[in-house]
Amino acid sequence: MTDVKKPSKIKNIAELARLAGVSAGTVSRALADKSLVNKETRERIQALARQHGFRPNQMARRLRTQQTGVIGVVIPLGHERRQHISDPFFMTLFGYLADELTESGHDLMLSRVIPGDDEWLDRIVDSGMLDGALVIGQSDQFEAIERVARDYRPLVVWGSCRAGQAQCTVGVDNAAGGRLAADRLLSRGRRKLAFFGDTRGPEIAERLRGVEEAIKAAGHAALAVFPTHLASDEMSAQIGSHLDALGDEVDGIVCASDIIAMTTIRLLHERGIIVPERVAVTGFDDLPLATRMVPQLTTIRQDIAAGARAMVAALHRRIAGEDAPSTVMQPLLVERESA
Amino acid sequence: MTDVKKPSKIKNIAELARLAGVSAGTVSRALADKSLVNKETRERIQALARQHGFRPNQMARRLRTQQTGVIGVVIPLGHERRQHISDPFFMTLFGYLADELTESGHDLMLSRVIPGDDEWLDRIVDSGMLDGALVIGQSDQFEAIERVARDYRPLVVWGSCRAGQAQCTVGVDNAAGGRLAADRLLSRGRRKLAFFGDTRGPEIAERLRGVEEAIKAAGHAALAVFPTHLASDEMSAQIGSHLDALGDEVDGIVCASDIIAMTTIRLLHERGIIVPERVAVTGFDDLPLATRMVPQLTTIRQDIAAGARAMVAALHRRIAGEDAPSTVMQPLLVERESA
DNA sequence: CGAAATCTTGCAATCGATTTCAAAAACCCA
DNA sequence: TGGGTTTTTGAAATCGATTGCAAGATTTCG
Repeated sequence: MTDVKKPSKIKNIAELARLAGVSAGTVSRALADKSLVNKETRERIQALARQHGFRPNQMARRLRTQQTGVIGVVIPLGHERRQHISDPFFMTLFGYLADELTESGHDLMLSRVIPGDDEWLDRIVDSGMLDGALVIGQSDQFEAIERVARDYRPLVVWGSCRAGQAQCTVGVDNAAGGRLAADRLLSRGRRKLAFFGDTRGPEIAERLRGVEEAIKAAGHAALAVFPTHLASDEMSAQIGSHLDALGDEVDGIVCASDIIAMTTIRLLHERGIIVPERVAVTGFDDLPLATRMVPQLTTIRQDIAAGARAMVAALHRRIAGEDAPSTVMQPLLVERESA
Repeated sequence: MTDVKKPSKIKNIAELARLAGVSAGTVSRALADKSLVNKETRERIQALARQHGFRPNQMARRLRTQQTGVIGVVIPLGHERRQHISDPFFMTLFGYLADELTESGHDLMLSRVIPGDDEWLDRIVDSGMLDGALVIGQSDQFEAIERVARDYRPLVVWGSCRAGQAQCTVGVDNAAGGRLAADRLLSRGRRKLAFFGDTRGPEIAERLRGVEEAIKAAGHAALAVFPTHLASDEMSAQIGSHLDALGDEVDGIVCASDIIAMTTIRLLHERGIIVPERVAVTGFDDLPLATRMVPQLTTIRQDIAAGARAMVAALHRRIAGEDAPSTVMQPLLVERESA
């Protein structure tokens, strides 16, 4: 470990310029590796910069060039205030987004907002800090997002797609997913169904709608709907009382997420109810953990990695000023052991 | 939805100033709600700004004030290049960090870096974009971090604490955790132990050291050590072949993480081996999913939320110029069903 | 009423890098 | 050798907000 760092800190381009005996402009060009400046001086300046560990101030650069290289990732927690940001679905999607964005040389800023007024998104996109923004989940803020989307182009949203909307969304066909799950249960002879999930956001509401459609098509089957928090501590207690309320009046449960399904299965197990023999359970998302459980989870797959790619691709096109349509992905029934 | 947004966009303070018939300075002060400016003009300007949806450019503000309000969160992937950022432990810690930082009004920038040279951290902290940085996990980059820590104060690291280090770390006593896990297995009469985990980073290496100490203290017991990738697709295959190689020569497995444990348990189940009767398994981390599994996981708890709080608290003190010592938390054995 | 104290406000410098424009230097070829 | 290119470089304007300083306006009070 030789101490190359001995030379005193250079704090800006001007100082380095003085040291090199050239002007600030030249240093700037040299560090940007512009062919405009003589090869030798360029290399001399670069070497000097390296030697002093100098790196140009990004704030100044970004102010001047009017672009930040930063993408904002926003998670609105409209209903469900207690939902923790470490929710596995968000985090998985977020992880893939981070990978994609890092790939394209962008930094990424996370904001977790509890919408207090209807300006929360304005504040973020107008901060002047971002080249674009990704919103994960619409929560109950569809209108607020819609209003911003009308005149802020580089914005892509994970969530449901409604006809005529201004926002560019990427998401799965949630109603189709709900149908898939219900059909699976119905086709296995289940007739006493339940749905566990919080229907205040449009996504889960549509999953429920799909379930209802499937049941109507099948002709005769019961459906009980139970709201279920995502906050993990409450979820257990809540699902427990759902199960107790249901008693024997259930033989198939459509869960609105894998996490809910996982908790449900464990609580059924505690009550000595065998899955899937007595009660069949389906999840939604197909998170990595779905394959690691016992029994492995039969679930509706959303291709999160593909979704992340689609979001980032759409965002890039919108940053470039092009147009990008919404993407609706088809969900897929993954048949495993739990239903 | 009345269209208040009709007025044309104001792009900077000067324009708003002209509109209000005052100087730019006054507008700046008014928007910052400084008592220096007359209450009436202040309110008039604020109203005007709101009406036009104007918000001052953050880049300029930050350049001028020399502070960014942004904390960098860095995940170095030194060994284990394929490890995905969506690793649950990182994501859980990250989630808590995000919560804490949001609380204190900071934004947060994620960088996932694959250290190519030994300058990766310099680049991040010298970017001029950050008020401070949090590094999650030391990977095999202890020295690189150490060098930067010597003259960059606002830096806090999640990881192991060595005597005499310059870096401020927060982490759990990994050796103690390893001992706890091994003692649990030994006290239940297990003598044919195995350790699943990648020991190239200091944290997991210390967990293994703890296991070895416990075994030595116990007198007689076998220990087989198997490196195990974190990338989830390979992990299954790898652990599968570990198990096949071990055959009957194992009755207790110390896993270096909950995820490894979860996968191990599921693969044992596939082979018809009952946990914990034939083989007992311990995890490490106590992620939320540990309680949702069947069987519930006996594991070594790291209090991730407390860790996040400690990291952020230390960082704030260091940003303020004070000193903050490293924190070593005590791990806790959580007795559940798997061992 | 006038001097002193207190409020408000504008001017201009500043943060640090980028980039346009023009001038200086170097080179080329008839 | 001299006019015409082509390279290189520097000076200065610019991005947009903040803030120290001082001047002008207003209030206070002996």
